[in-house]
Amino acid sequence: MTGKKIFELHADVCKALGHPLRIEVIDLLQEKEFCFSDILEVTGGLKSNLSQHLSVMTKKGILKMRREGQCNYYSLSSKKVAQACRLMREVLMDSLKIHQDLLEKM
Amino acid sequence: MTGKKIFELHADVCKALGHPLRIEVIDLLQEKEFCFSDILEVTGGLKSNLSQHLSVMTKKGILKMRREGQCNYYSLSSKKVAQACRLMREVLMDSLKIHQDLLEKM
DNA sequence: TTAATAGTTCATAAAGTTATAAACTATTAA
DNA sequence: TTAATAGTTTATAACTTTATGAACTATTAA
Repeated sequence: MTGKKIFELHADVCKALGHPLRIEVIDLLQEKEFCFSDILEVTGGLKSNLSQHLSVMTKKGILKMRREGQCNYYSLSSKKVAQACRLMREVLMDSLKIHQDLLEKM
Repeated sequence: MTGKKIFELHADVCKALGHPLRIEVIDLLQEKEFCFSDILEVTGGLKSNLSQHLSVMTKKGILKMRREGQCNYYSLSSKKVAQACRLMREVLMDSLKIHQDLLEKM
């Protein structure tokens, strides 16, 4: 892996976490797989939009998909995704807390 | 935290990981703080560009900054950032491995 | 006080991402 | 064979992000 190429690939995978709908999907898939239409029911919105976001995450190696009959089942590619996502949620919460504490001191 | 707002904030923090230069900076800051000009020396590019990226990460709560004399020192806001970033790197490596194995089978 | 150092901020053009709707494909059911 | 279900793909307009260079600010040194 030469020079900065690794940073590009790494950023590309991280980029797949950077959208509210995609975070919502990762949250939903923490424990078990869901099929497309069940995910759509939870998240709402257009099916074409969800399909595109799922496709991005699958291509980047964040999700796995398996087809069963007419249904496409999506799941996290590994527990690492769930764990990384939880850590970033904690980073957010810590930062909201710090911000709130600053406000209270005024 | 009402409805989908949490997903937006969470995605916003994750988005701060989604750029090659920002990944490179997070990599550099794993063990210790660095000042702006040392980061610039490692990453290369324009100072204005680096400054903007550092500013984004600081605003999103990923980095901390402290000023000492003429120098601005940057560090990770917490070990959680380093850990999340490492996990995502592993997700990348696993996915590259799977891709490579598929190629070899052909 | 003047100049140098160490950055930040601003304006903007180029590139990339997202939401929407329509068209398409694959599988199952009638 | 025809229709229904379950999605995917494609085109595109609106929006967001990024890189660049110039202008600016704050601190230290001469």
